[in-house]
Amino acid sequence: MFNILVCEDDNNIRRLISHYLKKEGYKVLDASDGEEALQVLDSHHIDLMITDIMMPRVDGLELTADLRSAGYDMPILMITAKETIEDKTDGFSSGVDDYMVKPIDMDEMLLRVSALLRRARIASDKKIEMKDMVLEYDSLTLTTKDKVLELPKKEFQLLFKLLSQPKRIFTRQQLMDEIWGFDATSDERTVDVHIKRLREKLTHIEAFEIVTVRGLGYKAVKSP
Amino acid sequence: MFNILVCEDDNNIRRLISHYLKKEGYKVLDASDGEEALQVLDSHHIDLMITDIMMPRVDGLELTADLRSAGYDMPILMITAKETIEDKTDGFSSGVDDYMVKPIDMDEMLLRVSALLRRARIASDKKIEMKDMVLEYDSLTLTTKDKVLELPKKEFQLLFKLLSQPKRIFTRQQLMDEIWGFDATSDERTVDVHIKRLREKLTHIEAFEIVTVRGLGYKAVKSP
DNA sequence: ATAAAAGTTCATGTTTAGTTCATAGAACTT
DNA sequence: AAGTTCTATGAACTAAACATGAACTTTTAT
Repeated sequence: MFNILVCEDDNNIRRLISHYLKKEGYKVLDASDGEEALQVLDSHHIDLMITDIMMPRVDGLELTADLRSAGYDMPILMITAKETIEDKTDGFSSGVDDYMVKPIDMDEMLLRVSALLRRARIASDKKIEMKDMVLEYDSLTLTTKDKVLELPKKEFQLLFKLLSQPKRIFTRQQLMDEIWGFDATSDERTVDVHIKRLREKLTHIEAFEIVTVRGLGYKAVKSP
Repeated sequence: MFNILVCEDDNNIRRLISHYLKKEGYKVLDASDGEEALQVLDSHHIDLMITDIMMPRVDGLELTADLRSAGYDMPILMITAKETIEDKTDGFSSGVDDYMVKPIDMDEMLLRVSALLRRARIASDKKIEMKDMVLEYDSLTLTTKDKVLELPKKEFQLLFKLLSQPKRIFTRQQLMDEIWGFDATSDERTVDVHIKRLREKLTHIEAFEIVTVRGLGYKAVKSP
């Protein structure tokens, strides 16, 4: 199960958020300011953090920046009372992954949390093994009995994603969201191009195949 | 295919919202005030309505209240420039399901729309199971004990629609509206052609049959 | 600072899906 | 039974989705 740290100085909001997260089955830890949060992070594994931007002592943006520079890479969901574009930009540049404006809709929060965790899990499963083939995220390589294929990052991520759930059809949009990021604006054809290059490089691989599902997207299918 | 009515007097905001909704695959109708909205509602099936609270003639809250008392029960997402709790309360008590404060973040809007549709259970019917046969919307496939039949989108949608309510007779117009979209202008014979092709592909399927009801339309009937 | 590699965009060609239309055939009417 | 209306169907046509080569931009490494 996932550990979520809720960092918010307003007791009511914190309890409310915690309540909904627990109801959903998450393990919740909490802190009422940045310093407390740092202590919790020191002693627990945290999968995702939700933090308010306005807090006494260490505020949310500062906290985020500190964490990132300390090497923490869990997703961070920011809560803010302000609504300007500036805030959005500030938040993202300091390392925030997503943000919500008060008043918070609990369903929306749960949606965002689950989306962030889903996206983050890509990075945490570091290896896929299939038949006599291994994909290693750390080195961006695909290794078979007789060869080691080193792939460019995007191509590797794309392949990794597809193979993480063979048979599941991914739409171009899903792939863009999960590999390029939820705020990516790129042309969907970009996905096609990466698929094409992958297929070229994978011609000698027997273990699986990337299949186009017209009208929907792409999927990887294991060979019989 | 979901029909969403966007009711907003500011042309720019209306276009912006419509654009993002269409990009996401929704079918969009619009109105620039409450009276226009009522007319649209009168003549189309609407799955969800997005409406501004401040509008000339009939405002959003009044519109909502009217609709509810007229028996309409689709989810309503309110847009408001104000931020007070009073407004929130007013909105909810008049029958609004969710609300957003201007300026609207388009990602947030799409999240809310999809959450509302999901909650309304409209979006949840992604699968039909019958006897030893399964129809899966996510892959456009019909699976039986011994075969997996991959269908083109329109054919699949048509079959899915018919099987979603076996025995119900759908007119060609209803099918066009709900699958092609309310503004489709295609020839009604198009439906016939898809039906024909479906029948060809389904000859070996025992579970049901597509029956012509002369003068009315088509229906799917389960085999005894 | 420069070259190489990676990533993106765009225009074009191909394939598949979807639509239209004309004609044949079935079912209802009187 | 003949006429009328509605449906079935093959085939031609149009549109949409995908593949691909190549130019262009960004990032990375030296």
